[in-house]
Amino acid sequence: MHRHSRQRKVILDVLKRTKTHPSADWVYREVKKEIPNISLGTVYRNLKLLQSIGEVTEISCEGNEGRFEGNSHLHYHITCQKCGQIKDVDDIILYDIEGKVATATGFKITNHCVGFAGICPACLE
Amino acid sequence: MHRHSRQRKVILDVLKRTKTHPSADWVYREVKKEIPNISLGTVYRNLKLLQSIGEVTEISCEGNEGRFEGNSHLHYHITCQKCGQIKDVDDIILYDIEGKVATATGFKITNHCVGFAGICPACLE
DNA sequence: AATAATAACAGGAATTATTACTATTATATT
DNA sequence: AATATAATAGTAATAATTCCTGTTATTATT
Repeated sequence: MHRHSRQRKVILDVLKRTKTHPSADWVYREVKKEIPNISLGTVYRNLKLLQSIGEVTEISCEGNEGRFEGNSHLHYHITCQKCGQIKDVDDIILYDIEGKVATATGFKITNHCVGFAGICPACLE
Repeated sequence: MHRHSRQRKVILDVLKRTKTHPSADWVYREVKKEIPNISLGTVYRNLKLLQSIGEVTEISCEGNEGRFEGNSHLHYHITCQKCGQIKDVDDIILYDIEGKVATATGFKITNHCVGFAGICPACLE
């Protein structure tokens, strides 16, 4: 059974209110502002726990390993290889790929990950 | 300018002839059979170089970080979370997603990565 | 074929991200 | 309030990858 802890609450708050897709270490540094002696292990443990209950999603695609987000409705990402920012891609483009792949392979699909990399409009100048 | 080396040749041969999607360490152990004193650093350096000239592709999606393949025509992967095998998914399902995403985001797309995870038919029993 | 320039190497050290361990603290239940 | 144990802080350990240094081997040039 899960107990509440201040640490877990602050970690989730930080993730919910940011618009970026931060790394574990960024979350750690951010939470530190409020709980100065929090341990990095606590951040990792809670990110994992929050993932397991669906509060947080881990993004792991093509050079964006270990990034997280608290905004966990289904959508996709694109990374700029020059400035490193991660943006969201409208998910209409890739409608029901899970279903299609399940039919094609016979797998029971539990997760999928779709990511793109390129140069963003600003960096293209 | 690139010089030829026995090490690089054997690394590429190993990748070309395997049907699996091996890790750097697996490639290392495999090449070791032929060149017993090869260094792991050499394997990493060459995997990177071979990627940069398009001979080898790195697969990095959803729990399959650091896997490589020598068979570099475009296709997608699905991983079984029980037995760990990686299979290929027919790419017809995901035709021209790069073009669609480019139009939607304004990015110049240089790479994309699509991966699925689930339980394979054999493990479903 | 010998020489020179340097790409590539082996081996080990360093780095980075993540997980595991242990003694202590805090939360929920009785 | 007392108890059981989930969660923590702090540190050590692990794993994957990259970096460093002195040596070796390949290619171009003589």
